[in-house]
Amino acid sequence: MIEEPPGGRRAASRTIAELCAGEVCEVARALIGWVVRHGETAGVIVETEAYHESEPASHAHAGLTPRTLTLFGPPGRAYVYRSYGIHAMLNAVAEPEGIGAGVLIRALEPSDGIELMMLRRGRTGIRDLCSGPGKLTQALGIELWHNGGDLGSGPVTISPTQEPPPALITSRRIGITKATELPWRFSVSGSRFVSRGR
DNA sequence: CATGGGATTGACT
DNA sequence: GTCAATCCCATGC
Repeated sequence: MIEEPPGGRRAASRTIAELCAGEVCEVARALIGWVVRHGETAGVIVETEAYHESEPASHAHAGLTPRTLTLFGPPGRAYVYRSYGIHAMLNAVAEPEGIGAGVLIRALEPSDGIELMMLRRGRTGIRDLCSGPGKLTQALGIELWHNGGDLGSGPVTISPTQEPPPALITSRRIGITKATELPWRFSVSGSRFVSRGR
């Protein structure tokens, strides 16, 4: 686990499409502090993971298939897939078109529409609303049909904030069995809203 | 066409 | 700590 002070990343001044065109780990780091919104519900990203076609944990490692079509498409779109037959997972497609890469949004600090999120989640604890990739999609009402949508124009959007980038922790990705050694997980140092590790 | 495996969560021991 | 739920899709015959 590596901890680093804030300031190393450029302030929020790019569109989501411009940001996502970059190298996937840089995108994953830069997305911390941006806001995911769907309708009246929104939250600040506090945890991400990078996935790239060059390593076997990525869906894109299998190459261009019906499932990975979005991942190989233009950057700045939503890649949404079903996990364990139950949960929807939200990714931001990264790197130029033709390269399969994406950033998994793993946790949010809830900001707007908290009552609706509690309703959708069936629980009242703020910390339990968006502290996991399956939890946040349920809280924001993000479903499979959002796959391929433009994250700049909605219905699901990711947009920058004025806040300075927070201190980051870099660690290994969670819940995978391949390429577990890569330090491609990024989270806000000290945040109470990150998902629980294994 | 049949099979098997998850980028997880919540309930339970 | 253990474990089941449940469905999309990649793979292989």
